[in-house]
Amino acid sequence: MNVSAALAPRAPHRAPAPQVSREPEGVRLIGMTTHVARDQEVFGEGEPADHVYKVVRGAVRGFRVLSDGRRQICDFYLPGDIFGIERGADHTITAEALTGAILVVARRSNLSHDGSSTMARSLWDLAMIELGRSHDHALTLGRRSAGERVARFLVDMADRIGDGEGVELPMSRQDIADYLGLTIETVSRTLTQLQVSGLIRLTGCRSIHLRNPRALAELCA
Amino acid sequence: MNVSAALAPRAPHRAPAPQVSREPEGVRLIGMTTHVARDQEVFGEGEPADHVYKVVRGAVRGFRVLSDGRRQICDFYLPGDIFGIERGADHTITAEALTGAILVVARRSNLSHDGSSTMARSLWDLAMIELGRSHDHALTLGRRSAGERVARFLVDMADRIGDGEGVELPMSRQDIADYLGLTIETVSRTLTQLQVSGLIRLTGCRSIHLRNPRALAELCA
DNA sequence: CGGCACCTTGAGTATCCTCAAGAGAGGTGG
DNA sequence: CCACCTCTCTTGAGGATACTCAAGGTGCCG
Repeated sequence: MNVSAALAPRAPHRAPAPQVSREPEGVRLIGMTTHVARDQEVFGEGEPADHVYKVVRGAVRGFRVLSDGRRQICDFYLPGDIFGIERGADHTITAEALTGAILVVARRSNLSHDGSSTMARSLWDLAMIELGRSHDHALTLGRRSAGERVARFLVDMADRIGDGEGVELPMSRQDIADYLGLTIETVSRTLTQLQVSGLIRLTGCRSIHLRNPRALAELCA
Repeated sequence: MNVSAALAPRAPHRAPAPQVSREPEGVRLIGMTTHVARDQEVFGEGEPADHVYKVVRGAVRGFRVLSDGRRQICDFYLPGDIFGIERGADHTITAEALTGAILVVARRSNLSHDGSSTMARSLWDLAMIELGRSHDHALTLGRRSAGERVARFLVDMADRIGDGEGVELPMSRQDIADYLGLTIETVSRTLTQLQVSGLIRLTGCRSIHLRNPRALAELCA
């Protein structure tokens, strides 16, 4: 199911009242709030990019599938993040909810970059934030060991959705592997190794306590 | 030497007449034309991002150096490309000329994104082009073999600066290695292997003839 | 309590890296 | 014009890292 498609046919009188999302330091997005189930597609590669989305709760993965079936996850979108902005008319990646997620959906036309100055600036910031994240991702993937990649990932996640002590990962090992360009086994082994080294503690499969954030950050080089 | 620094102190009457670059389908950049020697720095990481640059001739590498000395090249800028646009006040990467290069230098303030609508749109396109390239780069670096990486690199370069038959690479093996997250030896071996397979022909160290572009493209997956 | 999906661990192997030396190309000076 | 120097690229041998294949464990949900 596609959220855009689901929203479009709705008659105006049936649509929920438009809302303004009030996430901290984010761009306000005027649109409908919708719920997406785990593993449900938000939009697919090649589909018209008519809407943009903001994560209110949950998490989303953006990825491409290569011809041989390998999946490269470009980014994870977490609460407060906006995604779905494209240069051309169509989406170049597929987006799926990692967990049940609540999204605000806005028409792309409502965000025209030659509209108000503040909106243009916000959009610009968004694009540059995404560009920065993409650069960092490339930096993570270039000639780095598995340990460095996983450490970077954990530090990044802790920054974005951590509580200062640790972080509750919304994604599976396979998702992490596809993001970091590793295999699921290597991710698992590396996490175990980080635990043995005393840098982290796995309080659950997806619940990670950072015992030594400084050392972890130094691993990131 | 830093180009920005070199330009700033010049008295107006000594400055060359501002020119408008007329590259195909690019953004017009109003500014001075300058020459940068091989391996000379255009700007450094952490320096104020007061100017943006357009490549008229030659090529530029944008990179970061990790704490242990490894260098990750984020992108190569080729004729027609604009670089140096940043989100914040400072540059997050260093830019150096690969070869002797001719650049158009424009003040960042002349490109304000809340200026004219057409300029805003052009800037937006630029940012989105760079974002697309960055995504592709991440896709190149994620769990791919050396062969796939090098093939992608060659196809990309042939698209951007090739003459339909082949491509004259402006960068060294070390630059390619730092871009693809490989070692210089692996790049060299992989190129040799592609030649043995009949996909390419090395007519010179940096002069590559694509004998079988279709097969090469299929390698990219 | 059972089933299923996810995660972990192990053994063996392939790929790529490291270290080392040799070959080409380009530039300079005699 | 040639010899020489330097820088870059290529090639080789050995070793480390991460992958593949396989089995066993853990936790969650019905």
